[in-house]
Amino acid sequence: MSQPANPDPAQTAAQTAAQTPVPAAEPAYMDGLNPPQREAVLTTEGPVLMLAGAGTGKTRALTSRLAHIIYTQRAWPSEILAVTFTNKAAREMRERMRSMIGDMVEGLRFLGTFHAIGARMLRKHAELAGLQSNFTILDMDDQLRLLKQIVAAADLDEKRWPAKTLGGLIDRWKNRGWNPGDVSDEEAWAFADGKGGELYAAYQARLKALNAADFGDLLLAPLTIFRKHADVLREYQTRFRYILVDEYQDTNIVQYLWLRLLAQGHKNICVVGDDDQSIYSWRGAEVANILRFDKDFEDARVVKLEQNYRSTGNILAAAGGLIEKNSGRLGKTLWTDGDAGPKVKIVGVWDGPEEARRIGDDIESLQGHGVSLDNIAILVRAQFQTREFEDRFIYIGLPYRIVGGFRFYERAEIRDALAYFRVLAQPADDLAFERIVNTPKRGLGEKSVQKIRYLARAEGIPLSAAAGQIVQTTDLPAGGRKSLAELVENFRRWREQLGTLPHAELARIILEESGYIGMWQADRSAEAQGRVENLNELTRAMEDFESMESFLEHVALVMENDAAREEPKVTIMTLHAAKGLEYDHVFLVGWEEGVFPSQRSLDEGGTKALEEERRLAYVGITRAKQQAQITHAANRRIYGQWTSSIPSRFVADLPDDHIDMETTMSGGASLWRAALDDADPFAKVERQGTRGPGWQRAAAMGGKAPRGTNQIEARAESVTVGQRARTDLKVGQRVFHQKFGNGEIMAIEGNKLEIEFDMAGSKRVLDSFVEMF
DNA sequence: CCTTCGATATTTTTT
DNA sequence: ATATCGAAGG
Repeated sequence: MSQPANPDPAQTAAQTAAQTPVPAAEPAYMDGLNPPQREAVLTTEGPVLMLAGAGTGKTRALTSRLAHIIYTQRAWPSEILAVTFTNKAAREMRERMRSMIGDMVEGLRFLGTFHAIGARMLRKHAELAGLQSNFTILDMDDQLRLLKQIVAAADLDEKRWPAKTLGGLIDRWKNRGWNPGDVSDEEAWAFADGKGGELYAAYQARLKALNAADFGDLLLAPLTIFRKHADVLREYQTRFRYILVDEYQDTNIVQYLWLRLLAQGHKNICVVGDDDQSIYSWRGAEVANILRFDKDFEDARVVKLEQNYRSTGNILAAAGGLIEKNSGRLGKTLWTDGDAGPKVKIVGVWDGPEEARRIGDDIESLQGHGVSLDNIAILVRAQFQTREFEDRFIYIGLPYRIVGGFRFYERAEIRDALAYFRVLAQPADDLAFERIVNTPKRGLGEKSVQKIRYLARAEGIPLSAAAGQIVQTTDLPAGGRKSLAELVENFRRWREQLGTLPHAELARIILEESGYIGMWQADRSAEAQGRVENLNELTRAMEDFESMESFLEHVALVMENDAAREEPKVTIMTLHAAKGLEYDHVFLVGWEEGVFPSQRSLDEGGTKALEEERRLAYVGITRAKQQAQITHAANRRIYGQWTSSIPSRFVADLPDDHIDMETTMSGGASLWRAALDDADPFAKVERQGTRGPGWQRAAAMGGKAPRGTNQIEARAESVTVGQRARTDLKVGQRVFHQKFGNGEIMAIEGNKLEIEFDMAGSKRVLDSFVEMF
């Protein structure tokens, strides 16, 4: 790590630039910044709140600011604390920095997620938290298993007091910065008649015994250390000359307290965020943190980034009109000097399948105009909505990718494999041991494990050690004893090989010799082959790491897979997952009361929840660069129940001048609208507020009057797709299905088939989804 | 000990 | 509708 050879010219240039614009003399990192962005870059001293709207070049300003601090020698890279929420954001920032400051990025040792940085601090001062520095980081799965044991040990009925609930509470307490002693009696009563606090304490004790920390601890433990050990706090306060926080609106209380302590040193804290994009309150984020930043930090400078470089004028105006309906905003208005572009299109359709059909057609037409599928996204409110599109896209053969759901390292087979490696690297990891002791099946059921556990407890040794002892006895039934002895011997041998073989090689041997990969290879179910591939992928990924330990650390904190993107695909994902991303064409689907805003938020959350939903809508619209289309369906199947619904209030919140309405329902707009009200329902709703009489009447009618007629027409249409006079199919016929493979028709019921698939078992599918040989 | 059946809940998700 | 989870049966 070295400083730039001659940083002085840069410094002079940057400083004069603040008063007199002399672009030619400026360092490269200032190129093309607009006035607020430069202000954000050049105001290095003191607290700064950078209010950065969607698409306003936030990352640009942020990285330039860091470059500026480094080039002007205000701080060494290692004296900068730069925190993000996700690994992805951290990685992106690191890469952008690399392109600006070259190899000096290596010096940015405190650029990372809150958790990664917290983990690092905790490893350094582990003894102050009662841990050893090589502690294990538990994920939710391990955490839950542990909590189940705690709940059981307290003699509680798991049914009445689910471990999951306790986990949620403990998380919440940790997010608020509470150690077990800080939980008020009142709060403790939230679980098991006041036992909440004790159980939290018991859980923490157990974690210490296991030399483990959960995610919450990675933040709370460092905070606790700072509070108790002034010298440690001082060390970090002195070290961090500049602090930078991304997505500040998403910070929770611990993160806030942690930052506030660290910032007391040099007081150079710059937080970046957008109150209008705060969508994570349900996991502890406090919008209040950003709203009162200027009160928390005296003389804070507020810089607003409002010039948008992403979207067209109509998109921005629509989004702006919508978010204006929220109260308590810091207030920002995005603008662009680019084109107005097409208006935001609102499309009303009859039902969910039609929505999918319609959007499939739209996408194919875009494709026909040369638009790459990579530039198209469908944004849903909830995961279940993806299914409709998946079905349709399989049918028409449109490539798609669904973001979210299970990530690579969360898959069962990967977690099992990792558990083997964890037992190897950390013999004291009881949770990992329990996970694999009977996977694959070794005839070691709950009773046998209980015996091992008992011995371990009595001797004060880890389970893996207890297993080694118990096989010397006759405590276990012969079969179980034999296979456990074999497992123990295997681990002994693997541990020996750990020093001699490359770790990825050893990993393959383990999966082979333990019989784990064989278990999946023998499995005839549809997904087994994918699991085997995932396991191979896992061992391949290990090759990129120096050791088994460093690989496991990576996995604990970075639970992502870098999915290879081969051919262009339409992206389907939730609105939450879309935050921070952008696409040329965005389809916002399911804008109906009860779907979006979600029923839950309508039922229990009050205004606050509704406003968060509205922010979510705002995030959705602002993802679009060129075109946004919103759809709402009159009927939708939810939890297997057909439900009729009315358009989302957010549709009514959009400013008329920037939207185009269309409805594809047979009978034209009139029927649908007549069902809602005599006049334009949206106009009325807007005038009367969200719950005026007109709205209620509409809601009560739920499209009843014309429903009969429409339904017939709709069915007529949907049958055209499904029916296609498939007289070609009969029971016993062999067919092929895109998703489930080959199978045999067992029964035919109208256009529905019952098929016994060779790999996927028995399924009911529409006849239109299968092909004959 | 392992498999099968019925009851149950079902926003959003990172680390 | 469906997936998941815990309890009863082989």
